[in-house]
Amino acid sequence: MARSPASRGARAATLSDVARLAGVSVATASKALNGRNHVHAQTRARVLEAAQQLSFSPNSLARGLLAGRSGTVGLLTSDLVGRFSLPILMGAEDAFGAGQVSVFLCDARGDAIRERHHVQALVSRRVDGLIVVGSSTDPRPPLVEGVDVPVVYAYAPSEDPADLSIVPDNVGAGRMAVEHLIACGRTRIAHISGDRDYSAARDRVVGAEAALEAAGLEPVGEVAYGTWSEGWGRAAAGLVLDRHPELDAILCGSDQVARGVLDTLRERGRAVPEDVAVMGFDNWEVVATGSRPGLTSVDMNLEELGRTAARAMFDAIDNEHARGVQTTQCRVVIRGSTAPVA
Amino acid sequence: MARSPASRGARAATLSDVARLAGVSVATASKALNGRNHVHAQTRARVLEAAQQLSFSPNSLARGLLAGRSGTVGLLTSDLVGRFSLPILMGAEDAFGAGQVSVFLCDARGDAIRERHHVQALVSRRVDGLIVVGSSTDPRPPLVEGVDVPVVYAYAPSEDPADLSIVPDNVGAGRMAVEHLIACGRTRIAHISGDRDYSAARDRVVGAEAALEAAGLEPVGEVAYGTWSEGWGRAAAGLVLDRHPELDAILCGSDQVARGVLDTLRERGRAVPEDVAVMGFDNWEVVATGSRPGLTSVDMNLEELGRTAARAMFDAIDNEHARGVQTTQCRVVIRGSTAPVA
DNA sequence: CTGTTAGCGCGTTCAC
DNA sequence: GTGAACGCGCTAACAG
Repeated sequence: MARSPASRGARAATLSDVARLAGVSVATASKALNGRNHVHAQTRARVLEAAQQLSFSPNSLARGLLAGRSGTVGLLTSDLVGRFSLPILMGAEDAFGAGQVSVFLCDARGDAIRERHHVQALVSRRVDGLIVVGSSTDPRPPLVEGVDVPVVYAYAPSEDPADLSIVPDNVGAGRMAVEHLIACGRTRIAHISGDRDYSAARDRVVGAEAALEAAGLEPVGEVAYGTWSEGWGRAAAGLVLDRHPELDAILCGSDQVARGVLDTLRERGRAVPEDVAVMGFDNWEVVATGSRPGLTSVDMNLEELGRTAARAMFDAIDNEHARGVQTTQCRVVIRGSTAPVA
Repeated sequence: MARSPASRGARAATLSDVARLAGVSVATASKALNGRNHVHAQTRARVLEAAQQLSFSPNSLARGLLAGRSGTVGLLTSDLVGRFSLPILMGAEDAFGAGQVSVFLCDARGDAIRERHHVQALVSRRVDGLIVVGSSTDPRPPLVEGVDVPVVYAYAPSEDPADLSIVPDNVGAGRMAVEHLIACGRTRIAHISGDRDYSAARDRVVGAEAALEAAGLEPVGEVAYGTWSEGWGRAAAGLVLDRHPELDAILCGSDQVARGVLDTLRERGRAVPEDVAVMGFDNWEVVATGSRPGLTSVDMNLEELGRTAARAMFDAIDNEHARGVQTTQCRVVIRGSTAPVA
C-alpha cells in the first residue's frame, strides 16, 4: 500500500512525488512552489526543478476542497445558438480568462427542467458564481432556489428587482441611431421595426422617438412593427415608400430588416445613402458588411456586456453584491448606408 | 474546533450535517444517498429527508479527488466568434450534458500562448478529456505536451496522424452538391469557390469534379477561386456569365458567395432556379433563408460532428482511443434556388 | 528555515 | 445493517 513513485500507467505526479524527488517534505515543497517565504533559495530551486522534471501540475480539486472556493464559475445560457449569447459569453470568458477562474458552460436550450439540472450540477461543483445569459432582453424568472453563490443576469434581466442584471441600453441605442441620422442631415425619418412582442423593439422605438422630439422633428408615419426578417424589411419598405415617398431615412429594427429594406430601395431606384439613408441595429458583421452599400448599425457592445457581468460577479464574490438593472452603452458603427465612404 | 451545524454565513451543508440530522454515521448517510445496498429502507428514508431539508448537494470536488476522475471535460476553441465552432460546441455540450459531465469552455483566440495557458489550467483541474475545436479544416499542430488525458480534435485535424480527429467530409459535400444539381436536371455547372488557401474549398472542388466525371459531364470553365465573401460572389458571377452564358447552374463555395451570385443573376435578369440553379455550402440559416429565393445549401452537420467528437472522447476515456482522421456526413438542404417550391 | 500534524468532504474497506 | 477508520492531494497551523 506504500505509494510507489509511479503507480498505474503514468498517473499524474503529486506533490509528494515532487517532495520526495527534491528530498524535502510536502509542506516545504508546497511553500516553494507557491512562492511563500521562509524557504531557502537553494531548496526552492531544487523543488522547482523536481516539479519541472515530473511536469507536476497542482490538483485544483484538492486545492479547492481545502480553500472552500473552486475558482470556477458557471455560464448558463438559454439559447446558445442564438446570436446574442455568444458575444456575451466571449466577453465573460475573456474577463475570467485573464484571472485564474475557469468557466463551465451550460446550455439549457430554453428548457426549465434542463436549467434546474444544470444549476444543480454547478452547485455540486461548487462554482463561485453564476452568470445567467438570456436569449432576449425580456425579463426572465429568477433561478429557483438553493443557489448560495452570487448570480448575475446578463442580457435578459431577472424579474426579481432584488437580483443584479446587466442589459444593453436599447433606449439609448434608439436615441443614438436617430441622432446619427440627424447628424447626417436627415429630417424625414421612417421607422421599420421588428417584432413588437420584444422589449428590445419597443425600447428602441422609445429612444428613437425621444430623440426625434428633442430635435423638434415629427416621425414619418407610424412605426411599422413586424418580424426580425429580411422579408419583412422588403415588404414594409414597399408600403412605407408608397405612403411617404418624401422620406429621406429609414431606421430599421435590426440589420436583417435593414437588408430587406435595402433590397426594395434598390429595386425602386432610390439611391442609398444619397436619396435615402438606412441603418439597423445589432451590427451583425456578416449581414452588415455583405450589403451594398455597407450597413450603418448600432452595435450593442455585447462583449463589453459580458465583461461587465463578469466583473460584477467578481465584485459580488468579494464584497457584497449590487442589485437592480444596470445598462451598458451601445455605439454607432458608421458604414456607407448613411454616409458616403471617404 | 468542533464542527458546528451551521458555520459562517449559511455554509453549504456537508454529508456530516446530513448524517448528524438523520442520526446516523457519515458512512451510512453516504450509502443511503448513493443508493447502495445494505441499508435499511427506513434509515434511507430518514437520510434522504435530512438531505432534502438541508438542501444537501454532494461536493463534486471531494468526490472527484477521491475517485481520481473529475467528471469534467475541456472544450478548447481557437475561434469562438467564428461561426463553425459554435454548432460543434453545442453538439458536444449536448452529448455531455446528457451524462454527468460538465464542460469547461476556453477560447484561445488563435493565440498559442493563450492556448498553453488554458491547457495548463484544464490539466490542473483534472479534466477527464479534451476536445480541441479548430476554426478551419486545415490541419493544426497538436497540443504541445504534458497532457495525459484523451484528446480529440474536431473540425481542424491534428497534424499528427497518431491523434484522433473528427472532420466534416468536404469531399463528400462537393460530390453531394453536384449530384443534387444533376438530379435537378442541370448539366452545365459552373463553380465559384472560396479562398483557395483553405482545404475546405479545395476538397469541395475535388468532390464536385469527381461527381461531374462520374456523370460523364464536363465542368463549365475553370473553378473560380477568390474569397468567402458576397462581394466575390457578385464579381465572379459577372465574369463567369460573360464567358459562359450557356451555364444552367452555379455551385458556390459558401452561402455568402452564393448570396452575391444571386444578386448578380437578378440584376442580369436570369431567373433562379428556372434559368440558373444556385447552391452554396454551410447552410448558414440567416444567409440561406434570407435570400430570394431561399438558398439550397450543403449542411456540414457540425452539431453531429460535435456529438461524434464527444462520444469519441467517452470511448477514449473508457477503452483505448482510436486514431486517425474520421469524417462525418453532410447533407443537402433543398430550398428554392435549385428546386421550385411546391 | 524545515518537518510534522491536522483536516477540507467524501467513498470505501473492514470490523462489529 | 451500521459505524469507525483511512486516504484522495493539498495548504495552514504549529513544532523543532
